[in-house]
Amino acid sequence: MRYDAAQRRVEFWRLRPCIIPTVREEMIDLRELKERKEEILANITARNMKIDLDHIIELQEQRSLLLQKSEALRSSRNENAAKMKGKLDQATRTALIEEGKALKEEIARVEARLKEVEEEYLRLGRTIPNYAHPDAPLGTDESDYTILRHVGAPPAFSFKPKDHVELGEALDLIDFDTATRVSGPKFYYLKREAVILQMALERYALDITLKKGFTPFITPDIAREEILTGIGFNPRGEESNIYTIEGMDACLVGTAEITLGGYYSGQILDKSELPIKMSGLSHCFRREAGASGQYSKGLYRVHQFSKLELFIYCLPQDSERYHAQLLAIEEEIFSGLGLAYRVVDTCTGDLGAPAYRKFDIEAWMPGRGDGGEYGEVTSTSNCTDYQARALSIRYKDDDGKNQFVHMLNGTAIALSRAIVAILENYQNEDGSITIPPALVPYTGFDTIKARG
RNA sequence: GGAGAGAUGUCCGAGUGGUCGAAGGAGACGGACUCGAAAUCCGUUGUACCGCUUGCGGUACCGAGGGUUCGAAUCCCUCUCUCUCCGCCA
Repeated sequence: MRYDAAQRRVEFWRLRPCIIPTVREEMIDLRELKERKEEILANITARNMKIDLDHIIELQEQRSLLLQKSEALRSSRNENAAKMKGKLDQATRTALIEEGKALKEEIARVEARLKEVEEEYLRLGRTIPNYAHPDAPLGTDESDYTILRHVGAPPAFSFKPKDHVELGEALDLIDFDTATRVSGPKFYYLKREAVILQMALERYALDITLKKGFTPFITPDIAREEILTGIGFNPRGEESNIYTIEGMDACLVGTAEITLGGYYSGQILDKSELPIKMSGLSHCFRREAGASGQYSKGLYRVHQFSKLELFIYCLPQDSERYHAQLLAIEEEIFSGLGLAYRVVDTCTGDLGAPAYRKFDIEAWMPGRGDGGEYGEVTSTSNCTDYQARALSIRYKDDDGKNQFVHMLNGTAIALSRAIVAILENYQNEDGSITIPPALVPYTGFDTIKARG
């Protein structure tokens, strides 16, 4: 029998609703739907989303009634079956069998309806986004963010700085044209010193995370769809940024957040293990359909890059503290490279559905726009219990009750964008590139010399 | 890829279609004995959901899904995973 991905996906939802799945779809706690209704509605508005909450509540009530009915019927069925354990005269036996048959049909009828209602209820329920942090700036688009601080000053050039595409070509460090011929647009070859530079950056950032007590990982570049959806990615559909693999029910990961966040899916962690801090290196694959224009030229927006990702599992009361720690590590990595950057508190409309709060670091890129602009290089999100609920990742609290952990992620370094920033900020008038001092121990050279 | 074996609670492990949420053991926890410990003895020990709510009742879960049956851990089908052997391979 052919059992392809699409079919499995359908079956996941068609067949699972009546049982407790190991991996659920992401969502807020739907039991709070009614008591926190106003808050949820306000949050949906703040995030510029449109969701018919009343319809979901109506479905929830229908589901509850059908569930109770189904359980009552099953109870009768069990009772009826139990009566037939001993020896019975033929007439009684026949009567009981008849009753059992009738119950069986009734159960099938009620549960078919339940399945229908439940499927719709969960499908809509999981579109509800996570709650937002009260301090996250309200707003519906990117420009509504709050800039928390600027660190460092953009370099002053005595000449007109080039962008990284020009620099990369002139120094024979990056080859876009051949990559387009071999792989397609938005792919690239790194060559020569750029290869060493990437590996140096990788190790530089990794070493900082090691010092902070993060356990290093190299993760798989492929993950199952249920993990993707649990983390909050949409593997399919027009707007999806994810490559799916034909016939496999799996996708190329867009970030190690997926594989690190999936690491403990379905597990109950020991409270004493928390916090768990991981730093994972993976390739990142993104379809970037329709993304073009000057802001996505060169290495800035590509189909494949490498990234060191930070991930933390912790107790709910600690997540804000660790979110601040993730941001501090990202800042340490970028300020250590001597790059000017600013820190942005992302507005509600620009938070991903799983994120409770998100901070971005934008580094100064002299080749961006007209005369330089800040461009996003990292992002860190506190997803509270949203992903944990979807992936069923819990810990036992002091009363022995299972509680959902909080999950946070952050970019330690996205290597392609870091290379953009370094090439553009550290270029010299003669076309050479100075290596930031912090990287020299890792590269073994302090300059990429101009080629002539 | 080929051949075979298996999947049961925290772990090991039994289980003839009804008396099985599941024997037995280990572990863990509580208690007794002890100055203390070991040994011994007694008791407790899964998860999720639903309903009345300090407790109790119900439903579901024996790898997953489907089927047969009045009734399935047990019978049938499909799938997944694990182990052993062979082949291939960085």
